[in-house]
Amino acid sequence: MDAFYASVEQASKPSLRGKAVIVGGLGPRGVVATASYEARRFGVHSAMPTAQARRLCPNGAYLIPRFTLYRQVSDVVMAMLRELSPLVEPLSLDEAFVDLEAGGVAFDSDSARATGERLRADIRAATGLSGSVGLAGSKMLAKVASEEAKPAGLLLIEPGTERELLAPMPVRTLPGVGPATGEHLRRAGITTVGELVEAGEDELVRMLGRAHGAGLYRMALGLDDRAVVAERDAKSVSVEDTFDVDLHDRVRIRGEVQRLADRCVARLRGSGHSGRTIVLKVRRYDFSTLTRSETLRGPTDDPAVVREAAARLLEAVDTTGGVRLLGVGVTGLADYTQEDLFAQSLAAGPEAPDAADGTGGAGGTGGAGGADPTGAAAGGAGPEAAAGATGAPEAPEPPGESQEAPERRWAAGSDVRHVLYGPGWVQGSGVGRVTVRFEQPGSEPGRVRTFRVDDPDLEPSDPLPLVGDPTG
DNA sequence: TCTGGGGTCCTTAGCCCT
DNA sequence: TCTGAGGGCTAAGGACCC
Repeated sequence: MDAFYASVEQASKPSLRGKAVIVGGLGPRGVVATASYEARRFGVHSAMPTAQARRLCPNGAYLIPRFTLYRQVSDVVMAMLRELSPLVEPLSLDEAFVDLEAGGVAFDSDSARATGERLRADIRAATGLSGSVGLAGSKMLAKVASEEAKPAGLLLIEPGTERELLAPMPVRTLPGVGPATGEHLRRAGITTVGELVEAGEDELVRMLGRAHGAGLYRMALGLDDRAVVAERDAKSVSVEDTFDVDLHDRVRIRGEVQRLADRCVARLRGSGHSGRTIVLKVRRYDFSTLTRSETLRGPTDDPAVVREAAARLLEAVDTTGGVRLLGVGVTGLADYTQEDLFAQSLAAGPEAPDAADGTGGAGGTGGAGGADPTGAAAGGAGPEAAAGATGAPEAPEPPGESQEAPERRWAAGSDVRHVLYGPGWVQGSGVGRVTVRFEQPGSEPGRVRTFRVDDPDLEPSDPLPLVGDPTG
């Protein structure tokens, strides 16, 4: 899919069509997840700090990601791919390999091309979004083809033409060549795929190591016999948070690690797994990252066990100077065991038997959100409008019943519904006000109205489907 | 105001065992 | 009994991808 998150936002918010849209973290340490093609013209791209994007494109619309909606759209597209073939290998929410031969829907270039065009049309009809199709005899070449086909195109690499096609391309075109390898090769005078071939396998192995060197050499020749794998088992589960401001207080750091451990276990259990190795990740004030891990005697999905292991690992880490990120992960995954099921049945009770560490709750700080009511920033490429900034992650914070109704926060881009005006989305908020644009997928660009942040007639709501469903 | 979050895979090194 | 090679496991870090 082309500029997937941004395209979904444009389809969902008619006033943003044709405008620069940037989806990503809006906090002081946020980065861009996806920029619309309009925003890319200003030099904005994925992985760029949002602060830098705002400098390059001050009038863009800056929105938090709405993964729930993206997942819904993705499910629709993936279902269409599975109609073509049983062998579909999703790479992410917006990308997948499909073995068309295994599906019997393509046996030569013409039939493959026809299938690809039909798919693009079907995706547009079902979602209103544009996708690109790369057709080739291997995964690596199909990937290269789809990148070349973007946006909204289709490219087929005819068998026998691979090497000539690849030779003039920059080495970074090949999957697996990132900034580090690219720079390494550049220093050796290798900048194109053709030069990679000339260098020869031995030289690449010497430079990059066995697996990487040999693999890259084969790719440069256009050789790739990896199969399309439909079902992939997860190998690890992890959660991490970057804090708006570096953490120094050891007690707070311990509390955050406990909280992350709980979230990690919730995800672990949600996926039906237990795991044996607990990993703690710490990114320090200077961006240096270290990991510490501990392998247990057997797999667990017990939050107390993971919390304790994470706490032990933290004890071995020097955090003086400050910590900007903490993460907790579990690897060495296994399926559920009988003990796990037994443990689960106990969970209905008051609480885990062992309350060893008194740090308990999250301390009411509300996580990575921090406090940054930096309102009013960007416009929807128009004179009005603003995309307020909150560092809050997409998932709404747990309601936190113990808290006295805190001031409601409205993240830019999130869905709302007003008693009088109906569905809309938050364009910005700050100084006690929230600005909402009332429009929905398929409507004309809507009008903007401003309310008090605690207006009782305004409620958060679920996203509306992109393509109208007459049955509701 | 530089630099997210959730993953995978590879490499290196140390240790233990055969 | 000592030694070396090699495999498996664990830990840590790095590169890469979307």
